[in-house]
Amino acid sequence: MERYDASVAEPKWQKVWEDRASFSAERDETRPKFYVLEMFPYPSGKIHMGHVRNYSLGDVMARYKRARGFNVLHPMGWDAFGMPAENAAMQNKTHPGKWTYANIDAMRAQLKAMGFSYDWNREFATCDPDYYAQQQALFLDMLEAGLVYRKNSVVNWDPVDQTVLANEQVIDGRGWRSGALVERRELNQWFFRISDMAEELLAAIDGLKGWPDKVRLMQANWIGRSEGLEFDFAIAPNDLTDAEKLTVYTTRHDTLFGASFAAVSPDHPLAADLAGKVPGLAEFIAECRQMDTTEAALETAEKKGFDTGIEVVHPFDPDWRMPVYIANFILMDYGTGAIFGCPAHDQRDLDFARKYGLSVVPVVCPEEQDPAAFEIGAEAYIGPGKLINSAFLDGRSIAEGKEAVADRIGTRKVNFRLRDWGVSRQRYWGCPIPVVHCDSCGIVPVRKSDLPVELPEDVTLDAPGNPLDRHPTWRETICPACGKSARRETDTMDTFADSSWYFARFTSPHAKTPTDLSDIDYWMNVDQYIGGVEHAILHLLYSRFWCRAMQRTGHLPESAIEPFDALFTQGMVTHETYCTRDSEGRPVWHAPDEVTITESREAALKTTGDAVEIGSSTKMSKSKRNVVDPETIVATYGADTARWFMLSDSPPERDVEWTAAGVEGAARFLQRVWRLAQEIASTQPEKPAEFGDEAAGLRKATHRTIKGVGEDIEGFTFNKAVARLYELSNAISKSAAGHDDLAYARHEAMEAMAQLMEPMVPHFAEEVWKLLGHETPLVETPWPVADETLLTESVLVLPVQVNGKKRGEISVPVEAAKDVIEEMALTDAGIQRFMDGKSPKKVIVVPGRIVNVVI
RNA sequence: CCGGGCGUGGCGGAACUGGUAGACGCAAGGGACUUAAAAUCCCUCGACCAAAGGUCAUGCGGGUUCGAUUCCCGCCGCCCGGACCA
Repeated sequence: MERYDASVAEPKWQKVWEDRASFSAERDETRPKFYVLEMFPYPSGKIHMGHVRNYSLGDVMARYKRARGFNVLHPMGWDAFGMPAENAAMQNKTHPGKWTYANIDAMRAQLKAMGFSYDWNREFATCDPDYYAQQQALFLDMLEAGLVYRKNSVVNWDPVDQTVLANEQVIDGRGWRSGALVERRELNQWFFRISDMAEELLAAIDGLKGWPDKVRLMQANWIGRSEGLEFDFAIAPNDLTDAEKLTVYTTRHDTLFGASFAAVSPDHPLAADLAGKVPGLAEFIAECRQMDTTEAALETAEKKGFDTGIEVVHPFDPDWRMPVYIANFILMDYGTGAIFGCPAHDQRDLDFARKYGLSVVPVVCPEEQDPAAFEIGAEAYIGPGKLINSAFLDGRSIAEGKEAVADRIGTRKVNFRLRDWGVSRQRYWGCPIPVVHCDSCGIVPVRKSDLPVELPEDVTLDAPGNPLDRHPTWRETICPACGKSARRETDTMDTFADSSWYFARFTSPHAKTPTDLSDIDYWMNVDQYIGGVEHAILHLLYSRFWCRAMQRTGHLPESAIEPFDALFTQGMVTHETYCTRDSEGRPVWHAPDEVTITESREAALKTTGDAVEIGSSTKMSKSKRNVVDPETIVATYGADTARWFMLSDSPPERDVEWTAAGVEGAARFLQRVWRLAQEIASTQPEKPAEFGDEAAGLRKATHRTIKGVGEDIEGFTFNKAVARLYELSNAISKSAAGHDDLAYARHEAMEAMAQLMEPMVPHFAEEVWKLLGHETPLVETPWPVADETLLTESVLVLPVQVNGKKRGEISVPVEAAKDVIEEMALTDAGIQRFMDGKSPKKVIVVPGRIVNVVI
């Protein structure tokens, strides 16, 4: 017998599919559509195992749905703008575009070698002028619709990459790419008004039924809605400022009688007003601005305040004055940038009050506590209770107290944690923001007929700052409004913008407008979106915002404001780590192919034979060097083996550990099925009139598998589908070839194997299918249908318990009545042994499940 | 600190709405074939006691139930997300 040779079969079938245009998606109103999309990759140069997993999962869905008769849209493209291209260009003295497109070519070839069923006709890269021209058109429409604006803001400045970072791109106080400590700077920046949509982005989460609860919750927390009260403190007359009031925001207005101070942000106008007049204040504010904003630092950071000397008046007691502090922990961009402090019921306020000797008066007393004896120690009380020491509020609940206060003063207000999305980047390799700055007219949008505003080819990247800014001529242009000379905007857009609408563009990638509404109408929404959970917040939230913006500007219908009907977040690919130690005991990491491991799990370096520590399995990463290159695996075993292993064992949402043994096992299984297939293909049996028990048993197994695999694919439990296919192959192996009825049943089973394996190992399945005598490729063959009559059993084996412990089994006809089953259980000799001659107190018969005898 | 999730053999994991715990795979051990190896095939494989057969077992402790991996309460451990948001 021949071994299955993936290196021959895989390119062959890839060519067949390409020649037959098997995956090109055309609109067809007569068929239901299915749009399956995996998050498109950044063209770093090589695919990695994370891609292999992500795209294998998507391909199972795409191929399965195609076989089920859906008109499947399964596109692929490139998230191609971004800093790595600039960094690589600097290193290699090349152009970011050249580098990017070369990477795309390499990765496209790798994806094609994996046999993924993409419609390559729809491919685009976000750095294609055709794509970003449309993005610029969208930007202009959003600008006109008031969804984009410009403002001065304190930004996170990455000193290494010399660019602005979104809050979300700051991780542990460091730039998400450079790892450099982020500084605060004030710049004039472009913003998307995402916060205007906070309420509806939050409300619509309820409707995202096909999304994991975890992601929905993360989004809700990110948007962070809170209901509170905005009200004014009168500022007591003083010599320092003309300001008459201080507006604060609170969610605990019930504790207003526990207030002991007010505090404002160092960035607050009042702080600026007082800075020159109060000695030492300007220095204090400068100090706050320099403060380390890392999370770790914030956690331990000292609460610092500066007493301004001015006072505010309590709204319910004109004689009650409170000091006003500038405090380092007040954020200018949340609420009003000013608060009142109630130390008894807020830990941060308590710490502050203790430090500056301010009074701590409890105003909420827990039930079953004597109010007279209730005191606050080191911890603020934030639990429920009744209001005390609070004049007209005494005796009320927290909720009643809030109502009573809000009825008398201020305005009820909802605040969100979500801030507007700053999209300006001082970078070259991004989508240029299509406006010009004119001395006479101000900011003027570029005319749509002049799009795209194309990136210049000749740039110098080897200097800090924005290459567009220092380009000798690119900035110079003519004002579209007045015709005088003007300057182009040199900011480019955050690359998250590029990925916020690419899924819509895939429906009509060559249209002369951003979208073609008739294509959108047919193809949107994405029925199944698949990607890593690391994009659970930003990319998905931005996409949801962008779709709403596109709807308001006429580029999407109302029905498409939620782009992804279903979302699946897959786990990571992990691998063991290997390290030796340097002279100081620090780990030195080694790649898997540099290490040999004995059967007793002892590892050594191939080169020197030095002992190697085997570490825990973590996400494949360059830093730990625990990466396995898909290209090596494909060259050694073939794409199908890699795909099969990815889908076996681990549920898709969990991490999967890549192991050499596991890959071997996957390869072995394919060879086993191939041997069976060759054995079976040697005969072409007719369907017999009758089947013996063994043949009938095998047929039942086949049809149960057909049903089960379909359910498992629909439910994204591909590991279970794989297990069922192992079971079926075992059943085929065990069945002896011989009589005609068995030969037929085996043939039928093997055909089902090929069909059911096709979404996972398509080349292999095609080869088996052909071997079995089929001329039409599997990819054009409908999904098999389970014969319902073969799914039902006439006799069931029911477990019988005595007092909840399994003591035996009985075989009963499926249609047996409860009392018959009970009778059979009680008269079963094995069961009677456990009944000690007693008569049962109770017998529970669950039809089709179990019998429990209680004695 | 806040929010969420998870905890099952040596390992990855099954177990439908509360109904036979450990499917399937990996690893391991034994055997067959072979001059030998590879490949392949067969058997064993949670722990303990044992002759049949039983006892214990799903992180720990309780509870509900005829019956709990599954539901409830309290611990312990791990993972993820968020975090000066008033």
